[in-house]
Amino acid sequence: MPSHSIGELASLADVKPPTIRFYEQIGLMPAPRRTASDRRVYEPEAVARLAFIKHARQLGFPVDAIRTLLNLADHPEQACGDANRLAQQQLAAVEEKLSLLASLRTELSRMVSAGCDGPAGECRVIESLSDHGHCLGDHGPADSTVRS
Amino acid sequence: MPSHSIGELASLADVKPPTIRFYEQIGLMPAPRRTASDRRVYEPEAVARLAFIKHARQLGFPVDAIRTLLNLADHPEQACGDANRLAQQQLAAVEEKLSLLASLRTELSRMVSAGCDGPAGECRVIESLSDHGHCLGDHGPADSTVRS
DNA sequence: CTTGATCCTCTAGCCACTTGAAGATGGATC
DNA sequence: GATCCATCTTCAAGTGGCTAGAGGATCAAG
Repeated sequence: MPSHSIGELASLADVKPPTIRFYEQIGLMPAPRRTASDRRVYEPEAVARLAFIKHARQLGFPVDAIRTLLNLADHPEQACGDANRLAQQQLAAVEEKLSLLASLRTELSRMVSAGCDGPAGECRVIESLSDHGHCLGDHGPADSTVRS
Repeated sequence: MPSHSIGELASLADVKPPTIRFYEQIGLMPAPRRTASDRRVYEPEAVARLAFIKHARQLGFPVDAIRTLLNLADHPEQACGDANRLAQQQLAAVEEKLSLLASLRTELSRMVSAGCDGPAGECRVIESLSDHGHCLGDHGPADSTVRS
């Protein structure tokens, strides 16, 4: 049985069906053929393509970059300079983020280890947040760092 | 002159005026009094509050957590257990993200250092993205990691 | 009095999805 | 063949944390 329903494809690649439909909508996954009752039918190639996308997303590549990378994967005769450049950019972005997070960890662990159990008026955590002064290494913009 | 326009407050705390209006809208900053011509007028306390918010955001605290922390800062007689808990959660989130990013960096730098200059058909970067197999340490969900 | 900076509100856009509504279809069970 | 529930379909809206733009009012300086 070389073809899959959207649900099968989803579980093969460990994503959710709506995500696949979304990737189709934004042009990362090609529109597959349909059954008589309009259900999507995927050929085995779709598994590899979806895995490629998922892997690239896990590595933090933005969708636009993935589009470029998929184009290259689809046209193996083209030069791959773009792929190298994108990977280098992504590596630089990851390294920048790593050093930012490292300084966040430093301050947070200082806050946590100074922990208190009295009233909030004497709370070290709140105090740390109020005084940015003693926090020398200014940890850049928060942008897309970490949500709890 | 103990009061500030929104622009002054913005530059004092190094945020943009729309951000302050946004914080007012979501209830992080209280609605200030207005001039006859409806312009916002901030008292000096607003500077500290905005700095607190900015600092917490830089540390990656989500807005909901900041609301809780501000409540504690506003009511110093309450117990500060929540603040400790939130800081610990945030520290844990940061540490998880750090280890994730470290493994991303490993794979990306492997991709980059294997770099190629031929056609995409032989591109190591594309190849790496296609084969998730040899990438043992599975780097979790991408969620809010890094955009380039 | 004119200029240009700043302010106001309101709406929409960003990213990469996720969630939900409302309904059609498919396969398994009675 | 009837019932049931899982799965599928489309479309719209929500998420977080802002940012950007439209269209207009007001202010301070020259």
